[in-house]
Amino acid sequence: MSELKVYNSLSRTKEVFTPITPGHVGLYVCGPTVSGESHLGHARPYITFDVINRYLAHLGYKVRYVRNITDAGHFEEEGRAAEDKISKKAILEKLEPMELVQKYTNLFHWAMQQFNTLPPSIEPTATGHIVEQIGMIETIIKAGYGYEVNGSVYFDVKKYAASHDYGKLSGRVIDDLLETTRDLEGQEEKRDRADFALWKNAAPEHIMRWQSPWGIGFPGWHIECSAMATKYLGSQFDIHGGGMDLLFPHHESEIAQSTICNHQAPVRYWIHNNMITINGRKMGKSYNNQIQLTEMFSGSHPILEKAYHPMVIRFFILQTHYRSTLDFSNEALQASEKGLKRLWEAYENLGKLRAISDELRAEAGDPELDARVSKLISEFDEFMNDDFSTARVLANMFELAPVINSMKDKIIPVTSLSKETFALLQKQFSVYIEDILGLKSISAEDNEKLQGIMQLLIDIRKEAKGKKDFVTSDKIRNQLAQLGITL
RNA sequence: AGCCGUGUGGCCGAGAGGAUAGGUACAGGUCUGCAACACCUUUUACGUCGGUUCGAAUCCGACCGCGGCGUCCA
Repeated sequence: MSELKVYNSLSRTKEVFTPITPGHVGLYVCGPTVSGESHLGHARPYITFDVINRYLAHLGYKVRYVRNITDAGHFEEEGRAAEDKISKKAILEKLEPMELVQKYTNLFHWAMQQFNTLPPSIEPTATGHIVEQIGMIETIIKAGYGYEVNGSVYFDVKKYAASHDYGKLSGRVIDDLLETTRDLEGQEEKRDRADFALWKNAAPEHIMRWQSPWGIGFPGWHIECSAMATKYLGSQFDIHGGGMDLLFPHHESEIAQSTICNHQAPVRYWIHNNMITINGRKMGKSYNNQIQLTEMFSGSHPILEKAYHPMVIRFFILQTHYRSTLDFSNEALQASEKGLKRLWEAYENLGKLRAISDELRAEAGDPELDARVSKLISEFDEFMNDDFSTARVLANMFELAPVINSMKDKIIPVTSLSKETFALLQKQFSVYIEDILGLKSISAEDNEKLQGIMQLLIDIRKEAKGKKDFVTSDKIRNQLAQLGITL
């Protein structure tokens, strides 16, 4: 089998993946900020890294997958005193901050379950790791790379850049940063405009606050991830993932902080997923174009023509390479919906063929077809090893679908394939579609409950048709059609 | 301004110096009481202009368009 290659944002090339500790992988992914509901764009990284997590496990690695919950919020500097995003909204909604955080955390977990993502091994919260963050900041100050001003602590980027490559990940040039950082109030505290906050002094009205050596305040955004990643994965770990929009300044700053504290680059492979766009534009707060996940599932958004099943969204995301932008449209989602339905039916048909698989023999009845099928199957691994190319795996599955369906309809005999190829087809199709891609039937739950009733209706209709009683048969068909069930 | 990235058929998207990607839609056919499903067949491609090459959608250059970062961001 070919080796796993991953695209490393650090080198901007595909590299062979070699874990630090043989047989184990440390994976950290920036989790959600639970100050609000997740939107469609948020689904992408969690589904992408779910597949990466699943595939690494499939390869036999023991993965420690850490995905944090950012519940302390980041400070906003809107020309006013710095405020914590979460506490700001909490006041408006007259809720206890942690109540708000819990509500959106629960909602996030629910959505992740709908998407059939596997839970991370550890899901640390930022608020639960204030001690570790303060510890790291103290180390940075001691090393001479952090300084305190009026109860806030900043990271000295210029000093760091003198001996380290600040901008290595993002391709940023330090001199440009000094020129272009936005002119904001509160900036005068910093020695340099490129510096970023490690700890922020909290104004009295700030609800989320903690005692620190520098007074009452709250942690900066970047230090959260550094502290939690170091605690659970060590000074250096294998993979750090997240959205491309976090590359700078978030990930660049994480590297700087961790490098000072732990004396080595924190991450071997940086993996970044691209954005979901809508009308060619990134989905996000600033454009006011986001569609919440709950709206996607229920169809309750003016842009949406209908509701989209979580599995359709998962499939839609997996049909594109994770490093390409993915443009949302109703047409594209509906194409995915039909595609997934077709693929899943082929998969179910494959299961049904088990009954007649006794007929199979060692030699293939149609060696040419047999060869084509085994090639398509063997490419599953090859494509996944090539930087997790789920889109190509799915394309191969679609090429196998007509073969499977034709065997099921007895247009071609099952014995066209050798016993070995058929077994491989069943096994690999199942492993990939369910275990690695994490797909499920769109209506699995309904099916279980309704299968019996459905079968009864189908039988009655068949009887009616047999008696040429088309009034009854059409009535059954049409009524079911109204419920969205096609016979 | 800069730094990254990107431009593929009606739509979504793989791929990548010589091969039919794939999905979906449209059209025709087989099947069917009519449909649907399934299966078969099939049309519309690689932003523009140059260059390298026997050959470029794929490499190089210029230009144009779009996006991301730079500011909360997945």
